[in-house]
Amino acid sequence: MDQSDQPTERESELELPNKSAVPISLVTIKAACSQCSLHELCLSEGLSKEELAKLDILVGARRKLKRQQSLYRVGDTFEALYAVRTGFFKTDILLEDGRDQVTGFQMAGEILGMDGIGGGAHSCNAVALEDSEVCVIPFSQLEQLSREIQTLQHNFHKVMSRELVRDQGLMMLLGTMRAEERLAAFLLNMSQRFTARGYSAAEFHLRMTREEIGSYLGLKLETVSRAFSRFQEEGLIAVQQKHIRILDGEGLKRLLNHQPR
Amino acid sequence: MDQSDQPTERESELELPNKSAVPISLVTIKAACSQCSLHELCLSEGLSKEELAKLDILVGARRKLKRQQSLYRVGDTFEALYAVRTGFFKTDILLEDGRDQVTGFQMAGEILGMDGIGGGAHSCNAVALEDSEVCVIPFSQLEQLSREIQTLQHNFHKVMSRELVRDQGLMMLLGTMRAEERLAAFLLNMSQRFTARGYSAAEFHLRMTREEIGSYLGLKLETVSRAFSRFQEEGLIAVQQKHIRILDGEGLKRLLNHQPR
DNA sequence: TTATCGTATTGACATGGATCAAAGCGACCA
DNA sequence: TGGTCGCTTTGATCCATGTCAATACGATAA
Repeated sequence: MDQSDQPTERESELELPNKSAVPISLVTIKAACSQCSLHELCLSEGLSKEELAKLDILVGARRKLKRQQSLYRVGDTFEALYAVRTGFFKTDILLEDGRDQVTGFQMAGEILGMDGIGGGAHSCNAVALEDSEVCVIPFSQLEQLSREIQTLQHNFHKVMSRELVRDQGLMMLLGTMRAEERLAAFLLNMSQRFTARGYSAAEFHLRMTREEIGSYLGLKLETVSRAFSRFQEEGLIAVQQKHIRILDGEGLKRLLNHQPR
Repeated sequence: MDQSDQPTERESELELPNKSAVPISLVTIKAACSQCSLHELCLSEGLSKEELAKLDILVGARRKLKRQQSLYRVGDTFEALYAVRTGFFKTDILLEDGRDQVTGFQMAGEILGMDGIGGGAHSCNAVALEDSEVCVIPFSQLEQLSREIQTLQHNFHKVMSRELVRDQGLMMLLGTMRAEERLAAFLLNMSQRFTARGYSAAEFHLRMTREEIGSYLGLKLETVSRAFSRFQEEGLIAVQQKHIRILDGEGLKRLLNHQPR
């Protein structure tokens, strides 16, 4: 089986010394931003050695989650942000009538939980789509430290702002694009994010179901499935369940731009 | 003509001493957060007298915009945030092929420009939908001051976070709701925001066209128009061009929740 | 090996909203 | 006062996607 989406060298850096299964999910090992390979994606970019050391102290613990476990739920008191260390998450909102909307998929180096700052409680659910690990960043301490360290402050602001821009892109997608454009945009986005993490741009394993993709893209799962099949027929991609190989990235990009309107 | 959406007492507080038309749009009068009636909506909530004074110094100038004038455009270098003082704005993104998506409507007390922090340049356009005035908040100075004033720092983080939550709501709307639900949600949201500013909850003047509403809601202008007509037939609202009167707010809310799916 | 369950694919058909087109309405200007 | 222009409303038709249903696939467990 092809494992092109597993960059082994990085993986070793992230490995915990203790591999035995721990029954409690809150592990008290220091996260050590200073050692982390996700620097440039996370909050610690551009920090000096001393500043990194302070951040290390702040990031108190890691938390492991099994597949399908919730990191937080709607209404949970907001206390901390979470940096994805390994694994894959989705965030979603559930309406009373059962409709739900996946609002994002998060992978290593991305920050979860910022939705809770404004109201003191989380406004969405965050669920691990595979066994995962996050760094816990107590928020009041982050605010305190970012009053000391200008670079950290600015990094955090950038992270939030980029999230706003990402949301704008998703609104554009949901508001104006047709089904195949949406899926093409989704695949290209995934590819680009995997690339940024040292994985293959052309071949990857989707951690979410068709239904979750559909929810994210504002489509029904059948429509997602049909679009996948169509892309395959047209030689743009090779699909085998959750395993995707992009054969013609340019073709996908073309789908995005000159659409009939 | 009914002017129920104009709270005259507040208006007087916000009046400039100099009413003559100024040809330049960048006016060098101090904004004076300490005097502003939009406290609780803006960044200055909970600040002490001394802290407010510092914020006053920071907020260097106001800027006036005529209807249809841009506050900033995609690609403009990011330098400042803007607090809407009076008037009404939209933000939108334009695709090469002409499609565009309105990503938000902003009214008094709301902050514009946060999209620019992450990338150093603005990622959307901000356009005044009526003659408007904003407070200019140079961003690096805001960061500096919010390193000094914890409350200011936290207020700013709350503002950004609430924007993220707003975006989530819009994703839910765009991803899962049908046309009439979307319009009902839009009207209730407008009503709620006007109320928070001391205007009538039941009667207001929309500053945007049907096309702009449609773009925001992911619908065509004809669909928006038809939904308005339908609501009127059903006695939920009275529409006269851009003037809206809500006759049955509960009825609108009912539309939102138990939808057939 | 076979049974089961969640997930994915595919087909047939229904429908909500888009599209195209024609009036209607109001504001502004000459 | 009439004319123009931007915006809105309304009707007729079309089509992309949703809905419903059957089947297939793959992983896991017995």
